[in-house]
Amino acid sequence: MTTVNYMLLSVLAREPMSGYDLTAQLKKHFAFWPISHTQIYPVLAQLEQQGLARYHIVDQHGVRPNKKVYEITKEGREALRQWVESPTPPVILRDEFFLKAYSLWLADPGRMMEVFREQAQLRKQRLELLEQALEAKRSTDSASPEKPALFELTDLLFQYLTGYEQNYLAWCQSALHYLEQRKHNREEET
Amino acid sequence: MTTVNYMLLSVLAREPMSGYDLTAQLKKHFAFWPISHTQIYPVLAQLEQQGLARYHIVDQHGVRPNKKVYEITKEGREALRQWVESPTPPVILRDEFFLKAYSLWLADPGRMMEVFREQAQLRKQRLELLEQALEAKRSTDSASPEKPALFELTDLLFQYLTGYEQNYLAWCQSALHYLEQRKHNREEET
DNA sequence: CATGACATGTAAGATGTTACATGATTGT
DNA sequence: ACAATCATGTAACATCTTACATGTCATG
Repeated sequence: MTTVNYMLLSVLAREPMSGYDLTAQLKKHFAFWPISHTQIYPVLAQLEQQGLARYHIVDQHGVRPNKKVYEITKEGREALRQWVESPTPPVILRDEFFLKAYSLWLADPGRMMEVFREQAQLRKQRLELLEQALEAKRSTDSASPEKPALFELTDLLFQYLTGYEQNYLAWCQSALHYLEQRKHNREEET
Repeated sequence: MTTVNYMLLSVLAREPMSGYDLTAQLKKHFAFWPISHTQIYPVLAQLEQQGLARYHIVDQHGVRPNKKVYEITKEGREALRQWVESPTPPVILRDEFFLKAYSLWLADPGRMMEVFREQAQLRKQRLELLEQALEAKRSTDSASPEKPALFELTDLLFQYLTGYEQNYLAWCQSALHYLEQRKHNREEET
């Protein structure tokens, strides 16, 4: 059982659906953990084999292609609960930009600063996207007032992601500030 | 050329060394991006084949096993510089704990809070480790006063990592706060 | 006498990505 | 006519992890 297996179970635990629907749902709810649809089908077969999910074929009478609608089993729900409660190994954040920072001394100072400015720009864009997404969510929520308790942690996720981007942005700006100072110092030396 | 390839070049650009030494250096400088030593040897062979690095064998006369000391070539340095200056795709932070948060409703409220408390504890530990590492670095720096400009971004990396952990911790605490409130509300209802 | 540092690899397996394959319907 | 949506998959390739393999020297 890999993380991807549990990811599918997480969605199926809320609502039965087909592999195709899962692709869309995962894209929506787990955008931070993208997977391709080609991964989904083998994983579904695995879940079925392990008795954690089952499917029935929905004949759409040729109007649409037939689909296999998967639902979680009691065993699947139990496996998911156990996973959720189990200790989580710390995330490894493989950040390519960090790696680059280590070798940035190879670039000339002007380009170096440009690189940081680009990265800062990227972070600002992401912050805007998050704000928009939060806005959109708020308006949907107020449109349908009654919500089950299941979804209430999403606001907190927004908080986290926003904090993450802000921290990244601050880091880029500190770096820029530092580089600018160094530039001034060097100019004075000559 | 994968990111791992550039990671090795990044280290070789500063100092020639063997695969074994690289293992240690990567562990030290790129702890946030762990790779195993079994990956290193094939990658070194690749770099050599592409003319980005070359090696010579250092015979240690049976005292120690002979080693292949790799050094970066002019082409390697150029490839590295180009990579460093190239735009970086946004990081994908595959955080398993987020995934779990989505299905935490399956657990009973008490266990749910415990899970968050554990995670908060983990973050506190990491913050302590960071502080210790920063302390250690500061004392080494003051011991050898002259440092080339190459290394000066590491302080900023510490700043980033600390911010990251603090943000994570804050998120856990918000979640706990929220869960506690909900608990009180439910107790009043009954 | 056992463990850890030094030193370099191969092989098998798991996982993830990209390309390919098929085919109907609906909207522009 | 062309692209997009619906719907499910296979195959090849790249990458990563874990286990295996070998051998010396220094230290406790």
